[in-house]
Amino acid sequence: MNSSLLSGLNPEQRQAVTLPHQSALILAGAGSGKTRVLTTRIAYLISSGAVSPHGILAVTFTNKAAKEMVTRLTAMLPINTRGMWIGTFHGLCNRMLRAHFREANLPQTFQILDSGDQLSAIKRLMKAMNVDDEKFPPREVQSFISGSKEQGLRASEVEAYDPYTRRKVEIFAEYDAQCQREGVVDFSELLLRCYELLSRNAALREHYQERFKHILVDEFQDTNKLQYQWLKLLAGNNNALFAVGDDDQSIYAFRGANVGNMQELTRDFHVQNVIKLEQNYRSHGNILDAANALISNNRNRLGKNLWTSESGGEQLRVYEAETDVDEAKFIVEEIQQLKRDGVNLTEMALLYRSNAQSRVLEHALVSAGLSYRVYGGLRFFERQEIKHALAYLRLMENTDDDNALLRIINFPTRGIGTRSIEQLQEAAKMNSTTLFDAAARAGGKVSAFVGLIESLRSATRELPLPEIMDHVLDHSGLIAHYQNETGAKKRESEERLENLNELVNAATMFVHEAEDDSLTAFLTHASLEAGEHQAGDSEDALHLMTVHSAKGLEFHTVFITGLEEGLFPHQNSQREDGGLDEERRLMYVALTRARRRLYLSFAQRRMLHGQVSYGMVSSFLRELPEGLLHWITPRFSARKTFDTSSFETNSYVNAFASGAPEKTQPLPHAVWRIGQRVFHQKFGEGVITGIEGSGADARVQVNFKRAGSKWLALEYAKLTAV
DNA sequence: CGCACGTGGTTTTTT
DNA sequence: ACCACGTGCG
Repeated sequence: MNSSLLSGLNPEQRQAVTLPHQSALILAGAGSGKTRVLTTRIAYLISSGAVSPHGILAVTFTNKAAKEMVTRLTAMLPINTRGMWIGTFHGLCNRMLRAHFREANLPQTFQILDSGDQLSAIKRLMKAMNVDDEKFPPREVQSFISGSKEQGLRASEVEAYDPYTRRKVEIFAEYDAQCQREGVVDFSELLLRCYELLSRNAALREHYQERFKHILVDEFQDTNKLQYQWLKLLAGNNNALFAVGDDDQSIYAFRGANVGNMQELTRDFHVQNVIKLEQNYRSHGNILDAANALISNNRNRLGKNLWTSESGGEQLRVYEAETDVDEAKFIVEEIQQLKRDGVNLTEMALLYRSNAQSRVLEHALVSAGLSYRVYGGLRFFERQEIKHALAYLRLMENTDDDNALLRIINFPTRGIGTRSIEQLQEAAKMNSTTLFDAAARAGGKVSAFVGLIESLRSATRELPLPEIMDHVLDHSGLIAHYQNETGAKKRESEERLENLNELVNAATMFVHEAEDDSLTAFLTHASLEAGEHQAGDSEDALHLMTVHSAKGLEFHTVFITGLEEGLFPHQNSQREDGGLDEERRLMYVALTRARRRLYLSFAQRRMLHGQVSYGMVSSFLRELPEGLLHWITPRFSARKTFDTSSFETNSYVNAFASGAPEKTQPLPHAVWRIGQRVFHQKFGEGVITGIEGSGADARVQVNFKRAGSKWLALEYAKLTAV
C-alpha cells in the first residue's frame, strides 16, 4: 500500500480515509478537505487491496465534481479509471439503463429530455388534452411531475385530495405515457426508472450489490428522497455507504434536497460515530469566526464548529452605499486597488443573491475596463441553434421523438405551417402512430421532410461522428439559414454559425475522449453535460455569480453584495417554512468562500423591478460580531435610530414622484416619506416603501423587518419615526 | 411567415 | 428595467 497517501492528513481525515468496511457519515465543514478525503478514501481502498476499482461506486451531483474526483484519483494512483463507476446520479443511472434497456422497458437509443424539452413536451401534451394553461401553468405542472418523481412517486402513487391535484396527476400519467411512446426520458425519470429497475429485478439488484462493495457519495446533504432510496437499494445489507456532507451548506431544499437524509443515514446504516472534519484549511480566523457566529443562529444543526490554525487575518470590510450604483462603484475601486496590490482578477469573486443584481455590477466593470465572467448563463448545449442541430440527429436516431420532429419540421422554414402540423398531429392521433409515421404518409412538403431525414440517415450511416455532424448541418439547411440572415440579425447569426462550428469541434473532442463514440452517446453527453462545454477560462477575469453557484469554490477575495433585508435574505424565503434558515446557510456558504479578504456591502436604495426600492441592512450583517467588522462607511451612517438629522439631509429624489400630494402628512412633526424608517408597536422596525392617498385616507406601505410588507392607514396605525 | 407590439413576471439550479 | 412569450397584423 502506498503510505504516502495518508501523509499530510489530520487525524480525523485519516480516520475517515482508513475506516474499515462500514458505513459512515463524514460531516465535512467548508474548506475542510472534503474532496481530498473522498478521493483518498477511494485510493486507499484500492491500494490496500480491500476492493478493486471495479467494486467502487462514487456519486456526485455535478459533472464538474465527478471530473475533479477522477483527475485527483489518477494523480494518486496509476490506475485506469475508465472502468470505474464515478459520476453523477444521472450519469450513473443512464449507464445502468443503457446496459439494461430491455429490462427497463426502454428503446436502446432512448433520448434524454432536458428541462426545456420537458416543458415543451408538457405544453404539447396539455394542448392535446385540452387543459387550460391559465389554470394549470405548464411550469407548475412540470415541477409537480419532477417533484413527485424525486419523491419516488409515480402518478398512480401521488395522493390527490382535491380536483386540482387530481387533474395534475392525470396530466402526469399522460405525460409518462407520452414519453414512453416517444422513447424519451426526463432527468428525474432517469433516476426513478433506474430505481424501479433495481427494485423489481432481483437478479440485477443482486448483481450490482455484489459488485459495489463501497459506495461513496459527495455533497450528501443535497440528496433528495429518491436518490437516497437508490443508494439504499444498491448498498443492500452488506455494502459500505460512505457519505460526505455538510448540513450547514444545504441550500437546495427548494428543489427537493432533503437534509434529513443525513439523520436517516445514521439510523438506517447504524452509523456509530459521525466523523467531523472541522479544521478549515481555507480561510483566515476572522472569516471563520464570522461564519460560525452566523450559522450558530440556526437551529436543528448536526453541530460542528470550524477552526483554523491560521491567524485572525483582516477584519471583514463593511460598506454602506447610498445606491446600488454607488455600491458597484466602490467595489470597482477596491478591485482596482487589489489588482495593483498583485491579486489576480481570477482570485476575486462578486457574489449576489439573485441574477438580476449582476447588471449594475457588470455595467460598472465594463466602464472601468475590468474583464469578468458571469457564471450560470445560457449553456452551450442549450442554445437554440445547437438544440436545432441536435434535434435533427435525435430524429435520425429515433423517429418516435415527436419533440425533436416538431422542433425542426419547419426550421429552417420549408413551408410547413401551423395548419399542416395540426393535421399531422390529428392523423397521428387517429392512427396511433408517431408524427414521423404520419408524415411519411402525407404528401408534398411534409413527405419531403421525411425524405430529408431519411437521406440524412442513409448518407451518414457509415460516417464518424464529426462528419455526421458536418453533413447534417450542411444538408439540413441550418448553415444556409444563418448565412442568409441579414440586417439586424446578422451579428446574432454569425455567432450562431460559430456555435455550430463549435459543435463539430465538440463532436471531434468527444470522439477522442469518450469510450463510446456513438451518436447516441454524444446526444446523451449533450443532455447530461450541457454546461461543461464553456470556453474562455484562461483569461484573467473576475468571477461574477450567485451565491448558489459559488458553492464549492474559493477565492482570495470575495465581495458579498446586496446585503439588504428582502434581498438577502430574500423576501420570498420568509413565507416558506425554514426558509430563513436556508438563507442563512446560503450566507454561510458565501462567507466561507473567502480565503483572505471579505467585503460585505449593502445599499440604502436600489432599482428593483423597474422602480426604486428602499431596503434595510440585512439581519445577517447584524448577526456578525461587531469586533470582526471594519466599517468603511460609518456604522449605519444614515440610519442610527437616535439620529434622524443626517437621514433627513439625504436627497430622496423621487420620494413624492408618484404624485402623492404634500398633505399626506397627517402628523405635524412626522414627515412620512419613502425611505423613512419607522417603528410600529406590533410589527416592529420597518421602512416606508410607498405612500397612497391623502388626509384621513392616507396609507403607507411599510416593509417590516420581521412582519414583511404591510399597508397601514396613517389615521389608525401608531407609527413612530426612528 | 415574420415582425411589432403588448403582457406578465421577476430567488436560488443541476441533471 | 428587462426579458420571454404570445397574439395579431401586414
